[in-house]
Amino acid sequence: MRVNENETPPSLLGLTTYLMSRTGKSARSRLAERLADRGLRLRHMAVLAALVDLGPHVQRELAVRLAIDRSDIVKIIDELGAAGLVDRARDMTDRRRVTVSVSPAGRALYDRLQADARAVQDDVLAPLNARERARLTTLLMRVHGHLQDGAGAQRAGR
Amino acid sequence: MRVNENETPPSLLGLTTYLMSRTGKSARSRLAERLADRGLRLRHMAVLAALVDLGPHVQRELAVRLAIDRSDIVKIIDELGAAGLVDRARDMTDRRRVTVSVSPAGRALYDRLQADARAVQDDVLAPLNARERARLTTLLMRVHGHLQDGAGAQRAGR
DNA sequence: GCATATCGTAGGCGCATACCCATAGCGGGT
DNA sequence: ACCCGCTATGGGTATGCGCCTACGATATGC
Repeated sequence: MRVNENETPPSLLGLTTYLMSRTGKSARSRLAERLADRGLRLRHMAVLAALVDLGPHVQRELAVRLAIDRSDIVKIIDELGAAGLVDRARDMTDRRRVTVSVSPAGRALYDRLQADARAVQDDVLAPLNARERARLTTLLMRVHGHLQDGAGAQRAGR
Repeated sequence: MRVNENETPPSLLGLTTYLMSRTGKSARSRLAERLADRGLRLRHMAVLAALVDLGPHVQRELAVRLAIDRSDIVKIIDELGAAGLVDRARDMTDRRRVTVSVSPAGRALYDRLQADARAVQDDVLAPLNARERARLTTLLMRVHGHLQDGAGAQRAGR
């Protein structure tokens, strides 16, 4: 027998942030794979989520909300538009602005994306029961809320 | 007043995996910034961690343990070697192999890197008290352990 | 002794993410 | 009427990461 060649260095495992990073990355890449099957990336899903949850946005608003560069938003909307998932409409009161909204197709697809996300979640959180998942969620919500605001030292994370 | 333009779409916040991903990413990039100040990347730290915690490795072992391609390991060791943080030595019993070990300088630096990591952690986990942090760690450890093994559906995450 | 497998090395590719700058169109204030 | 600022857009760059191929040196199995 041999020492497990797979085990992670203990001093990393001792860092909660390392665990967050590692498990989070795993969850993200699993979902990303599923989205890729549909020709989408995570950012596309984020944009759809914002539009479905919070209604139509001007592109600049999307950029702020999702912490994505304006010029990158353009490309994402281009792609979503080409797939018929969102509609662009010039704002009549301020013709510089473009209002983006989900199309019915986009809304329907987002339902399926959420199902994908929940499937991944069930997979990742398999070892935890409902109570434990709830506790984990609560703790992470607090951390997330904290990071959302001023958030300590640097800007980081974006 | 206006609706907070910053708030994250609720249907994403409802996903625990999203929270893990988001907070983990934030933690990771914060640490990455600090490492960048020292001219290092996360992978360098991971390699140092493995060497400090678990002793000298043959390069292939590092690749397996850290789930990094062996051709990428080469470059990382090159860089760590150039900085005098690790030593390469040809294995006498199998001259194909190269054994890598931390130098005293590398060991000393790793201490400082760990301090960096803990500083980031304190920053990120600021809203949680010691008990809560412990609970979070425990839950994430279970998830991490689960992902480490067979881990559900796909390979993903790496 | 020869074929096959393993190890380190070198080089390159593709992708997602993150930025940055310049331009053209439009609104608002003066 | 004019200037300034904001909007979307288009283009470009850099980085980190993951992955893949080819090759020479060496070990190992037959």
